[in-house]
Amino acid sequence: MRMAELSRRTGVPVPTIKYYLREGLLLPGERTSPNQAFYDESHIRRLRMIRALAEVGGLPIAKVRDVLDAVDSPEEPFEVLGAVQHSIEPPTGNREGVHWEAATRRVSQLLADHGWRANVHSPPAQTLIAALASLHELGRDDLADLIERYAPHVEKIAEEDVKRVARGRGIEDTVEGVVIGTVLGETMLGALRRLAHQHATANALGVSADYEDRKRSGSGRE
Amino acid sequence: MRMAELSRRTGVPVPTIKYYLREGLLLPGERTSPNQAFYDESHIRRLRMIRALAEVGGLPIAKVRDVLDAVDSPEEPFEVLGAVQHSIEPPTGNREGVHWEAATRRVSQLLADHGWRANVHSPPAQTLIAALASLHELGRDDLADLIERYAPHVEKIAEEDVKRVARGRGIEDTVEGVVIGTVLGETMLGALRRLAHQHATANALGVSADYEDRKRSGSGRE
DNA sequence: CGTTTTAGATAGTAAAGCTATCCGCTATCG
DNA sequence: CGATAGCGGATAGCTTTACTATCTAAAACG
Repeated sequence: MRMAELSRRTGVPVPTIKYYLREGLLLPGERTSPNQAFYDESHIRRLRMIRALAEVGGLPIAKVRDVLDAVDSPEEPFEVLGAVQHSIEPPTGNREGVHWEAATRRVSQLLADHGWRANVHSPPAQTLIAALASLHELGRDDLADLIERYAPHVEKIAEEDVKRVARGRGIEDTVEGVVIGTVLGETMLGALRRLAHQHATANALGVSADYEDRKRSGSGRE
Repeated sequence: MRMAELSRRTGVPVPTIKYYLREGLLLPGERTSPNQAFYDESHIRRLRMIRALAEVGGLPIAKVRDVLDAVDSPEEPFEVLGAVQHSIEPPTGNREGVHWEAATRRVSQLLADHGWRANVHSPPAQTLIAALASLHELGRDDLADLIERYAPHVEKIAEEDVKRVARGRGIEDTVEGVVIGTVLGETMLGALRRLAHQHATANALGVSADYEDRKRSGSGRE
């Protein structure tokens, strides 16, 4: 197919597709003459992947490219996981001060306690440390034990994730599963947690069952 | 104190503080004359909160303002939770098509199965639906059962979160705890999951214990 | 008293993520 | 065959976000 159809079938505007081509997110179509190219199903798939990572996963375009590069390169799932984690991690500023040191020790301890084979210098660990340091600065160290409370839960979640992604299919699908599971999985996990918060909070405060409905139809702050 | 000290003690540049004042994230200091104002500890606290939500939580400045507005307004924790959730949710495009309908049914079913008192029209539910629809478009419905697998875990997490935030302290601290717990808690939960992924993946693939170390000192893709 | 500093206003900047326009070529329909 | 609609590629422009810089007149400080 040519660009117009690619656009029509994915819902992505032609200029945007051209932009993705320029940025290297999408491989060029098969050239048939100096100014004609054909695109196939793989391009449709890739476009959908781009939109999923960007819109649902919330990744900036540059990160999407990094992630897709990792998928394309013929690497083992573990390598891809590292590359994806490296790509999606938000930048952590500072990286200094007493708070930071104490937070680093706490995360090290957590890793040791759970026997996790993960490095305290890895991107997710740094994010965790930044969050702990931030909590300390806000004078809310009392909330820092969230990490110890969450640990057993995420341990189970991660085990299941790995089992689910590894089972069946070829290596290509596994690699793709790692990417989707990591990025979209996090979006879903966060959304589920917020959903559960609604329920748990309503429960704890004895809010009536139709509270949400009344709120929606009532005075809407926007 | 005056602006220079406020800047020094928080590490936030003066022009940035002025920007936050303009944007309404920070309340003006107490005016002592037409062009002099004094700031106190509450301003330092607020600035730290802004930085935490923006840098660690990854919220855009406009959302930070919305969240802080919710904290300021004298509302019940449940209201604040709703406002925070509304503020932090990423925009979900589309909202149409067969995929969307099927995904909505699946989320409704999930809510019913767990007896969760949460509305399928609420922001987190919409995010979840968008993620499921996206998974379907990618032809990876096989990964959609993530939500059912995650549900019991987040249920426990949310219960503990609510208990932890509600205990002790005044209403003001509780409200603040809801905000911090929701936003920073999600950052921490995501980071922990990625950490656990490293461990679980290394385990499953039989990667040697010092793999991460070797990788770090080896050829670094950047 | 003179040098800083301040608040507040206005303008400028840099990056991200598109969007619009133009050009010469190509495919195709009549 | 010829008109015309569409194509790929290059370049330039636009909008939003989050700051950053400059200016002015008035205070504050030594």
